[in-house]
Amino acid sequence: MTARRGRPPRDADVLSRARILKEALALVDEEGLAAVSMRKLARRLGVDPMSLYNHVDGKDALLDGVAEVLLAAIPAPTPGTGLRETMSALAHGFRAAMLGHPRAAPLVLTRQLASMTALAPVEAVLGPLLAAGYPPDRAVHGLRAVLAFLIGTLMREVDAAPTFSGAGDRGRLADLEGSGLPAVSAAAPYLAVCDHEAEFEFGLGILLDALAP
Amino acid sequence: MTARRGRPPRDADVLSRARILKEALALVDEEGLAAVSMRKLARRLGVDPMSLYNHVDGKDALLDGVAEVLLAAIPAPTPGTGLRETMSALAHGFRAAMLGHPRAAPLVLTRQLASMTALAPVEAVLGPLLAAGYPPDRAVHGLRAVLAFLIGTLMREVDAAPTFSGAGDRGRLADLEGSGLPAVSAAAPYLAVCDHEAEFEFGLGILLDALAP
DNA sequence: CTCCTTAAATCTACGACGTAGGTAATCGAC
DNA sequence: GTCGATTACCTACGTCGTAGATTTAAGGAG
Repeated sequence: MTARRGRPPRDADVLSRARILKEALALVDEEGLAAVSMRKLARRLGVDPMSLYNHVDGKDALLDGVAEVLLAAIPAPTPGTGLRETMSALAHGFRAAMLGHPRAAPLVLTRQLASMTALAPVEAVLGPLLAAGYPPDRAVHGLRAVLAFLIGTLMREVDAAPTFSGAGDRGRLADLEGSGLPAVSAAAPYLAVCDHEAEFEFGLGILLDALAP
Repeated sequence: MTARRGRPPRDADVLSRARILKEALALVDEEGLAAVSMRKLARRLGVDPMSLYNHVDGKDALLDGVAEVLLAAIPAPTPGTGLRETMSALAHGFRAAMLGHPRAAPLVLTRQLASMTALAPVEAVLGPLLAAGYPPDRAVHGLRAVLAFLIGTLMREVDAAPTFSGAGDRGRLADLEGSGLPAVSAAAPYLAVCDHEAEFEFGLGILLDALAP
């Protein structure tokens, strides 16, 4: 193989992949996913739109990159703790990372990333499961069940409508009570609101009870 | 209030909301979500793009409508059967409806629909849960836990990459084994492939065991 | 019948988008 | 010096969603 030749990246270069991804995440946080465009991102960076293409492969690849940045924010669990604690800590870490950037979270939740970035948490869960004597196939199943629950929970939590505090809920409550469906009407107060935190703990508890009692 | 006057919709009209939604779903099925545009949809219907706006409120509302069409395809469970059977049937019905239109499924999974269409399945689950003595708050929690799992599972299953049969899996397997992470390497054969059917049953079983033993 | 109201379908046009293709400047390796 | 690689810029093309104005046709009211 030949050595790398030609002009290497310089410190003086205006752009870098990292700077682009960071600014893209900020843009998503401020204006939402739908508002992201290569041109607007370039404007924020003080740069020609086409310059971005020297560092990312296109808009889709850019968003993949942002998703990886988000994933990398999940803290590694402290080793040596018990199985249940490890899984719980990772689940909470994942959720916290997504809730830290609610408008960007769908990037992680809607793509399946082939990236290696995602493997560290997998290792952190799989290790204790295998050590506890789980056969690998069931360990993988359990891991994926928790992951599916995490993704589904965050999905409902995250691209939530603007929710004009209260007004939305009250209208919703009235709709539910007037639906003509008996059970829906009876449970309307609980259907109208959503304590995501409590529901996350409830579902996670069920899954962890089954997997790591 | 004055009675409705003027020209009502006619049978002879070229377009109707139903026809638009049906063709939109077909378009998504054939070309994927990213390929949907008002102009292309109008072309398929033999109509001017702007004519669509007489029947739908815009592109986003159009896609909401397609999502509702998909939701409406979930069969109602036969009443009178047990709690677990009801919940299981609904979960399988939901999954089957989404897998019947995999490229359109994200429309349902990524929006929270305020539509009443979604309430019928809720009633079907909530009724037996309340009848079984569940307090309404726990019934709602349980319902939502299963829904989150459903959404998460389908999310991973549905916008799956094209998957060039085998080649992708083999490359992925090699990547996993060479990752340097011991547990990942050990479970690589199970991480590389994904029997979605089996994993769905596994996770659903755990949740139903906890909710409707 | 003639008017009036209304909805359906069309036409034109605007600004924004992703990005292909080409050019000039700047560096390291030879 | 020359060469190749990399960055940043510029222009331009085709496509997009949809605002706005216009035309057409179908009732109901008189």
